[in-house]
Amino acid sequence: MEREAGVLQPAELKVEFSGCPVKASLDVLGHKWALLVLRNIGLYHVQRFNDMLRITPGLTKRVLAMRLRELEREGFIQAVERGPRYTRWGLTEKGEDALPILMTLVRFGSKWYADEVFADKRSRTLGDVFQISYIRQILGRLPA
Amino acid sequence: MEREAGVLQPAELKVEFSGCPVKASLDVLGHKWALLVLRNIGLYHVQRFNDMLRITPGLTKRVLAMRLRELEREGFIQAVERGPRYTRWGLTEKGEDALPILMTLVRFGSKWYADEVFADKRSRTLGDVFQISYIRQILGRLPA
DNA sequence: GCCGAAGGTATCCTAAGTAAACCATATGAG
DNA sequence: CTCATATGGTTTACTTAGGATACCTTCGGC
Repeated sequence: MEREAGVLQPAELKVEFSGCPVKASLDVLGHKWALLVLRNIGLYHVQRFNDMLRITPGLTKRVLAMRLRELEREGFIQAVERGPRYTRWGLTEKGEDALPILMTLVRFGSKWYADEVFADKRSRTLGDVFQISYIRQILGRLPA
Repeated sequence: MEREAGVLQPAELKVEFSGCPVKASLDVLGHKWALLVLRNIGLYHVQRFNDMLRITPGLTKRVLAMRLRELEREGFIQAVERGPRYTRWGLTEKGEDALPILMTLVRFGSKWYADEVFADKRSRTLGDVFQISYIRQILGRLPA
């Protein structure tokens, strides 16, 4: 009989979980469009409401407004500039720490969904996609 | 004015996207419970239907059945053993390639949601959580 | 003053996910 | 052999998250 998730302890695990860090992370980032909004800000440097709408096919104003408020409330993003004309969003430290998740998603998608990602439909490695210095900057020196 | 997502090209990007690899990856993995089912199989080595239900609070039979079929159809998992009593699920090569995503989620959750992940509520690094050899085995030598 | 763009809300509708009951097959205990 | 229990589901009904669309206010340019 299996044990509870919080008490699971495969051989590779050095600690005992009382909850699951994957589940915890997904409580916020698992909502639809959340990771793509983070991608817009952190990876594409698109900081404004209507610009995000424009570059994110399928995303609606209503949901974007919800995700921005949620990500702000949960400490992933903050207003870099809040004017009457527009607000520019940037990542907090917590948001920056979520970039490695996006990196692994880029890596996965570039390998397995090359047909919809690249015009020539050829798989690519992370090193093919980003400058090495940038990859190091984001992924840092794992496992830290 | 911003360009389309597929034509975006920040300084760090070496290639031009025609679609977004993050978006593509999330088409399957973005569905609720999908990453947690993958976690059950790939990280926790829990391979059977009712075992997954037991260790995954909130997940229902109906959704689990849907996610298993979807993950199988999309090539993330396969039946390791399909008997009359039960089926044991394992990762395909594609599923294994998704483990780095789970790793970064573990890393993120262990740092930012330590209060719900660890009994002592103290943040931990990936190196605190997994054996180094295991981290290397999964994350490999990035950026490849 | 008029127009368009930015950044939203309000209203309604659909699809995804949740809850709970039901069910067939297969042991396992007696 | 028979009964109880577990496994791995499906069915039906319900709730909620998200999609579509219309509307609205503020600002700046002309």
